[in-house]
Amino acid sequence: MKEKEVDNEKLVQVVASALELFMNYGVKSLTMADVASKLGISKKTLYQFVKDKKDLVNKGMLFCLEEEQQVLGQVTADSENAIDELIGFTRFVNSRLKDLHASVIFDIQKYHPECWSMIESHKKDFVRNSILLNTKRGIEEGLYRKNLNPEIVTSLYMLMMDGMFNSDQNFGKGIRLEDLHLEMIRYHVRGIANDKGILQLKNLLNKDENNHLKLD
Amino acid sequence: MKEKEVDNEKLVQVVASALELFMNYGVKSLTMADVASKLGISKKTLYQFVKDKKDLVNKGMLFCLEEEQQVLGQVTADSENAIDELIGFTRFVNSRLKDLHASVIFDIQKYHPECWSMIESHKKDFVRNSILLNTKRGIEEGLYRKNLNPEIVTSLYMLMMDGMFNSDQNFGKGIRLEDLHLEMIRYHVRGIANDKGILQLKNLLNKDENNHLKLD
DNA sequence: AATGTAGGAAACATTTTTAGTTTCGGAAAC
DNA sequence: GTTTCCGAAACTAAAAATGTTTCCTACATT
Repeated sequence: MKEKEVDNEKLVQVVASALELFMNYGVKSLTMADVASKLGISKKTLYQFVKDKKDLVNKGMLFCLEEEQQVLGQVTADSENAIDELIGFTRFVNSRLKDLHASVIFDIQKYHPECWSMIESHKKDFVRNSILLNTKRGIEEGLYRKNLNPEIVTSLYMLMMDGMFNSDQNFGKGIRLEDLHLEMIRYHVRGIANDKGILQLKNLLNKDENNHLKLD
Repeated sequence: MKEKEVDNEKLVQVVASALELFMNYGVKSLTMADVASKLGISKKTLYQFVKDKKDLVNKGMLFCLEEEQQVLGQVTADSENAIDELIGFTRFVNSRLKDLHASVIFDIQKYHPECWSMIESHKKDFVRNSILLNTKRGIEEGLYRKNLNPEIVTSLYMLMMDGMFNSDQNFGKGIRLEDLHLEMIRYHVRGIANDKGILQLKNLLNKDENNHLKLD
């Protein structure tokens, strides 16, 4: 492997690990000294990979979002039908939300607006498009109600997604993002699927890998 | 009500609300300007109640811990037996953990050592004593195994409590404090209760107010 | 109607913290 | 033996937040 590729691989490793730390501990509370220490390198070495803290957060988030696009693309490719695809999306996104607290979202919104913009763009483009295509696919496969308007349904879905990240309504009520997410998906799939789709859903939820999703 | 009492009531209201905000958003990310804004008062007014940010955090925590002692004292007074008391403790503490993320604990440990010391003292004194007395009570009531050593059992419990707040082991695994807490209590009660105690536990868990605790 | 009081908004000064950079020493590679 | 590179620690600079002060407005009191 060429030296340039080694450097890039190391960069990816550093920024990916750093973002995970930020997601766990919060961006504001975690200094660059903390990050370097937990990654087992010096600050000097860390600054060989990134220009500044903002750069680190942004690069980490970029990697994270690209990974999500890659993984969800694979879910789509592997899925047998629209319901299967939706459950696959849910499994991945929910596992990510398990480790995310609303305070970290607040942190990013407040101190890292550029990073937040990346998340917003990801939602507006990739997520929206995925749901739109999934809705159309479900209608074509006879699993979703035929009288759905995919554009409108997708907009309703995005409204709920935006609401999930509105921290002020999520605090102080013991509501966890992962549970909120599952509640929304249950609401969504019940709102779009027909009887055949619901049956398909139940079949999929019986699989071990989906048991914990509690979408029934 | 005398003016002095009004001031004190207002102080309590301010510091209690402020601590709740800190627990939700994280102490580091929430500036004094943020706190004042969310409390609907000015920074100038806020500084009439507290000397500085450290003072606000400490006073808020003090109030929180005193409230816990008062509530748990009432649980003890109202409880019919040791199992009833333990479940009552669990219900209250768990509801508090629902809104607490490990990143906030990390925040306090790192930037507010004095506040953290208060929590540590609370655990070392009040919590330890409560569990010690509960253990003795259970033995006396014939619900716990007679061959328990209350001092040792209490120390084992405190070890688990300390482990729960060790953020490094809790991150990145999708483990929530409230679930970890319930798992620990289940482990604890199974470790100390005899058959009669377990039966008592099952009876109590059938009550609506305890259904969600998932200790069976 | 005039005066006093109190709080909010905003500006200001200071301090602290963190970011980001540089230096020195040691270990490893050549 | 020399060179390179990284870690640890020290250093510098900048930014952010804390904490204080000023001015204005609204309300209460006389």
